Amino acid sequence: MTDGSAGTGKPPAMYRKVAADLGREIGEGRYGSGGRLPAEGELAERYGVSRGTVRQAMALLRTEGLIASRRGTRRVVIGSPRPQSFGELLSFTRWARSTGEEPGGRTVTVETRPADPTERDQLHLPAGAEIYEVRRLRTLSGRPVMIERTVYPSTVGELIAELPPDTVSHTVALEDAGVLIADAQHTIDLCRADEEDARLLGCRPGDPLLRERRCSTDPAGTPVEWSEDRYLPETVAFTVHSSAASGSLARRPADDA
Amino acid sequence: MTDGSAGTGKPPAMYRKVAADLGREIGEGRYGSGGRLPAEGELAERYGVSRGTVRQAMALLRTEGLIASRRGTRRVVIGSPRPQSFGELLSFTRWARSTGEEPGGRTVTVETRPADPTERDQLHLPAGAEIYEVRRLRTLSGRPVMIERTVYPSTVGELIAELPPDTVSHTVALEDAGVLIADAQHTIDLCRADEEDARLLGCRPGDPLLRERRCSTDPAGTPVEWSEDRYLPETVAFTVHSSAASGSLARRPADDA
DNA sequence: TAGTGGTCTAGACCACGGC
DNA sequence: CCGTGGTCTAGACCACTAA
Repeated sequence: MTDGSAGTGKPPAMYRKVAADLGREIGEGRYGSGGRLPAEGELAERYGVSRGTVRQAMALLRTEGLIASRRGTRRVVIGSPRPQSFGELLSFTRWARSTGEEPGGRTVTVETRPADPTERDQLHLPAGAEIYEVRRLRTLSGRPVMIERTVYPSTVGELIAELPPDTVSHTVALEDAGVLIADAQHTIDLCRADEEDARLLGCRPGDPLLRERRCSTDPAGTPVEWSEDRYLPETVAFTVHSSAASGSLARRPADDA
Repeated sequence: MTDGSAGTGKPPAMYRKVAADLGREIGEGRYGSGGRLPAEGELAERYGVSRGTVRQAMALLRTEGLIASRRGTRRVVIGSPRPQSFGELLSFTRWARSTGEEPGGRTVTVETRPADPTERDQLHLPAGAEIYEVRRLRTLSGRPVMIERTVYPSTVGELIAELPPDTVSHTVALEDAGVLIADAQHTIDLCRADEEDARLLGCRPGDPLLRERRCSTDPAGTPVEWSEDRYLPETVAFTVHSSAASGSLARRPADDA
């Protein structure tokens, strides 16, 4: 992944190429930390594109936290590129591989049942709709690190239920079946291990776990999965960039679902 | 704050007005959850602006996680507006007030000392530079919820050190002094309470805490603060939106600073 | 004052979704 | 097929920074 259009087979848009180029140069330290980027006009000439296209590229770099930008002066470098794509954020398997670890997954249970009110709300399902609930233990190089409880609407769940039990990446399997994920809403907090968590993760009931709850939607805005991942401490951290220009991180009281 | 240009006195840009309008309408349920927005052309006509301006507004709503967007069909609603501005994310005081709680802050220690290597790296300081370290206990309605350890470069630290000891919001005080924050990089994980944490928060050493580490920069890209906040469990959660189009959230191994 | 990014316009062509 | 958003152009004016 160097321009955000991985695997689609389409020729990437020009602004993505420009952004990928500059991102790489920033990563190589070409401008230094805190250094100034070339002016918009200069980049437009260098790449033979209009100023608007350069500005689209800059907007990308900005939301990725690489540069800061204000009227009157050139843009400056404020961060380094994260080699992590959106796919690596959503797929434990892809993330683990990108860090050089060997990911594993063991399905614990698969069941279908009526959605509870929270699930209906998250997945936009009508009263009485059936869902698939899948529980899996995720490992890094054989060591248990996370337990994943995912709820799928039945259309997606049927695909998951047919997968071989040793399928490492459900996310990749869904992609191959044409189920793409375009957006996700995450909530990160702390919870306590229950009996099942403790048994599978090898800790004691009540031990603290880092919890990520996530609702993912496809490009049409249809909810695809509602997942709760519980990590052993010392295994992962989450990083976010936020800026006054856009901002997608928020703090909130720790009660509701 | 309804258009992201709070307190600047400048007339907000047109695209911010359009985005704020649509965001409000989405919040009021005008289009329903999963509903379709008006077409770009229709909005351009309605507001008397060009298509480019409408697209700028849509890009804002998209990074805020309110809408999904793809070629061929109208944009659809996928989320609700978070009433939280960037300022409320950075300022515990503002955040607390926006939730209806009464925030408090008690400064525990203020000291100056040479920056250690991690601090020099985060704040872009040369070897031997002095920093100010401030520790504060933050409360909600008198109840301790968080301990905050913030390191400032000396230029900023001098301002902080002169504040009255009962100043509730250091962030607001900095803004009044002309020190603005434009970008921040956050890392969220779990840590254990040390002796000082336990004494101040009223828990036991070793108890789990939700930790947010943050490096903030001003509009020029200059680091302004490097802070580590430790929250008691059950007090806060963090929410993030991520999308394939931009993406600023990442998972990472939980070792380094 | 000269250089720079922020905002906005008016138009073009294309790729995709759904009828 | 038509309606839609994605990409790109070529220009304009303004607000701000720094020399």
